[in-house]
Amino acid sequence: MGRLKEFDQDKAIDGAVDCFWARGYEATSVRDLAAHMGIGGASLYNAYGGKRALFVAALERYANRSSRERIARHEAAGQPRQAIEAFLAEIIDRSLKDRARKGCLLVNSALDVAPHDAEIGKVVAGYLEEIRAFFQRNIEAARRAGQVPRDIDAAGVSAHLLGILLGIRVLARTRPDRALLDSVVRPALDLLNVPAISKA
Amino acid sequence: MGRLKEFDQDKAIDGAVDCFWARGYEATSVRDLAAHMGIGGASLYNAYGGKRALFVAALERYANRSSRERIARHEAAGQPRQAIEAFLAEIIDRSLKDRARKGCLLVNSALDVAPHDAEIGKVVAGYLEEIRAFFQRNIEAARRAGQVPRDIDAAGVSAHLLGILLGIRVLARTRPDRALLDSVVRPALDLLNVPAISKA
DNA sequence: AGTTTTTTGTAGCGAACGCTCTAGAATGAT
DNA sequence: ATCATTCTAGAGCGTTCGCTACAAAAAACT
Repeated sequence: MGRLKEFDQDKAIDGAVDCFWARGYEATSVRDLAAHMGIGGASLYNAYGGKRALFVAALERYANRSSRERIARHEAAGQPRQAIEAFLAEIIDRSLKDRARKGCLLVNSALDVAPHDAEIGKVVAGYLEEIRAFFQRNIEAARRAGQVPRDIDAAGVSAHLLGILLGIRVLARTRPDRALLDSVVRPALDLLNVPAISKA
Repeated sequence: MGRLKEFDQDKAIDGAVDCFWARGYEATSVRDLAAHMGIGGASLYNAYGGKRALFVAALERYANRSSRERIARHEAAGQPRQAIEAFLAEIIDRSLKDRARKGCLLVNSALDVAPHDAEIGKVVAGYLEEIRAFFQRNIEAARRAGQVPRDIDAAGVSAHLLGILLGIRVLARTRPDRALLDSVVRPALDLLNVPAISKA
């Protein structure tokens, strides 16, 4: 058949993710990528085709290992309302601990790359839609379980929560302040509260 | 004194704004800038010092002509609640009409440039804070006028609205869909509603 | 007019860019 | 062992990057 690849392909693509995540698409050079991936330039082109194709691969890797992993983890407990709240709480926690202020690769790409590359734009939009669908799915499940108001608009609130999520990830990169980020989310979580017997 | 500048400085800086706005900081070259500004490279360096200094100048120009202008325009009518609602409605309208999907230069910079440049980061954070302060100021005025609930948390809701605004501008660049963006905003605007006599 | 100061166009600096070429090393098939 | 195939390392392709040196041009001073 031919010579076998010598490098660890998982470690390599993770290195690419780290590069694009930290610096963005344009500001990351092929030499940076190869160095962090632990391979030579020729191997990079042989294995991935080029910078743009590698970026698409890195996006998918990130989606699988970060975004979808988080969704699956929070959804596994079968507590839909808790899943939504814990999901958002984790985003805030991670944003505050994120000393390098890397944010979320998908959100960064939505602003950086997607508007200038229709194909990548669709990929990113698809990943964001997965997050919105996670919200909607769990709102509906929580409604069936009586954990949220009966008349809640699952589709509408899921879009609202996606917007909140994007806002947090942007704001955290310029002002990673716990009180501020909590304030962004709080009214959204209040939407999930079953209204108490009115005190008006 | 010496020879006078031959180019229109306002048109030049507007050209720079357009470049950075459309393509971002890294992806915009000094040659692109000079061409769109209608000047030569030497004049650019003579007048602005360099790419980064020009970017800071372009940011300030954008803040004055776009962000602050919009704030002042909506606040001028003296209808604080209406100012908030119209402000957000205008953002959505502009995002949907924005065929090039340029979004907002301040928001783009918050994700692109700010995390990698502390000084510019503070500048951007300052501009975003101006928007949040606009929200808070008008929430408080609306409360005094009885247009919003008496017990509203002006600071907290202003942060929420800023988050919503950022989320819209990100989402609009990958999925400029009217129904989606309206759904993001609606629950936030509901916070401003004076609760009716309870129907629970 | 002559001097000084600033702006302008051109040309080009060294460095980095994405990418490719080439020679050789490492594999499975014959 | 030989072959065909694949992968790797290094050099280097042409281009573009941010920026600067230089001299001509244009203004305000004496």
